[in-house]
Amino acid sequence: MTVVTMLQPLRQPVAAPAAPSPADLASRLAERLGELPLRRRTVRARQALFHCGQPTGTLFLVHAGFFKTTVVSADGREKITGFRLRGDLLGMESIGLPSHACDAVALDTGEVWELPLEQLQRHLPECLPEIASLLAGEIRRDWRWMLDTSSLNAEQRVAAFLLDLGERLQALGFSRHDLRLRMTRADLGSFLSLQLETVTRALSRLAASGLIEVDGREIRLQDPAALMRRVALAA
Amino acid sequence: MTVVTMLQPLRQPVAAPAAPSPADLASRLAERLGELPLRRRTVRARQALFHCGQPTGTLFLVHAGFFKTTVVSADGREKITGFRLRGDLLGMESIGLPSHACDAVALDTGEVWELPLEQLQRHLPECLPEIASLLAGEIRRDWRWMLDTSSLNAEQRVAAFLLDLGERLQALGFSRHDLRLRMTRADLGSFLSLQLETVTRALSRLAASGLIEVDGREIRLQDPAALMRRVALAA
DNA sequence: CGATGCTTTGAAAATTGTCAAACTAAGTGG
DNA sequence: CCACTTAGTTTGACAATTTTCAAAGCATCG
Repeated sequence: MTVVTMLQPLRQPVAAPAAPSPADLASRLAERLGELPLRRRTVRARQALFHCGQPTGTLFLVHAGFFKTTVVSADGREKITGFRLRGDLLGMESIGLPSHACDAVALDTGEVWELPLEQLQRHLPECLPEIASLLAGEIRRDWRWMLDTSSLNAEQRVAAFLLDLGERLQALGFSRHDLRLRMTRADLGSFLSLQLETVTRALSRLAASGLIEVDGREIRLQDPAALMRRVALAA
Repeated sequence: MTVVTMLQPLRQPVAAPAAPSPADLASRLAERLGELPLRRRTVRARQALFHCGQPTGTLFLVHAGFFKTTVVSADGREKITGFRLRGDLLGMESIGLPSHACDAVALDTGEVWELPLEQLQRHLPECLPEIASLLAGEIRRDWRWMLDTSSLNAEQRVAAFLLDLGERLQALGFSRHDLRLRMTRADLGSFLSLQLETVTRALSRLAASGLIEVDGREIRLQDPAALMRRVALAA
């Protein structure tokens, strides 16, 4: 009987935990832990939450701020693999490794909640399928950007990025069309596989076309529909 | 007491299941299932194992053959996201979704073993951390290729691909230096974000430099050390 | 043996990268 | 509070790489 109860959560197919939210994970873990509080950590702008090579074992839920994750090759080539905002998890990619495979750096003052994997497994074992779902979601996101960076030109990539960021910000309750970028042009270029000058030029051309308005890192999407059309017409 | 026993496997940290092998997963599941056999499926060359949009719920262990996975955007852009050989899992990226997010196509006659997620969870719940590790590993691989495609030129990308394939084939007991490509130049280009003509030219130049020998899809790595050096010197 | 699909190569065009310089904003120390 | 340093952005001109278009050569398979 007890066994059945314990297994129950595992019974629900991995394939359908309906849009798992990392924030949910955190609140459920906090609930299970009871009085024991979730450890929080504040990170200042430009500071690393963790570095490549440091020991793993904890997932970080972004509670506030804006982070970038970067990978480096043995010969020193570097690339930003993604930007994480409130509600996103950091550290997932290193699951199964003794040490982190990427750097996570705050672009802004940020706060993260620590979710030790050991605690998640012990106190919230039914979350494992959710973690798998989140990991799979990251793979699909990566594949999407791989597709976009290989089939879209500079202008389209930048447009796609702005639309994507707008959607993510909207999901957090911010404006979908008035964006404040937290990263430099070089960061954007790194993520989109472009040089920073090319990013600048793409932004200038989009602005010249009246699709967006650029004021430094403040970007207004003037004509989101036209932006989307420009991305879709892959040519 | 029973509870502890059930939880036992989950206690071992997700962070250190020491090089989980998909094949292991399969054999352990087969063992647990007892007389109930693992379903196998044969796929002919050019045939899809599954298509984007088809229902998920099963992981496929590649037992023989050579597969490619591809993603497509709403507007029809397409890209190969990876090649899978014996020992690799197919279908992981769609965990958490009701339907597949990619196509898996055999480049060769292949055989896969079906691992229904539901059975894995019910009969082998301790495998969930392993699945998480495998998913995280896929993310790291993707990031690595994102880095390579954005920082290496055509020749270097092709060289990196050949070296990578050689290593994977060696791990399967084949020669590390005598490769038989199972994909077309167009497939290679899709994966490496290059046009097929560029792939051909890169191969020709590497051959002209004496680093490899090209005979259609038969490739011999003549000077692997020099190949590696060429990839490392990112410029 | 013809048809089809794949590969190779050339030449020209297009996009992006590189280098350089000027400009802006922001922050620091006098 | 200003002058000054530094980091980041923008733009131009040119170079380099890759793409595009075209054509020819090679295989494979009914």
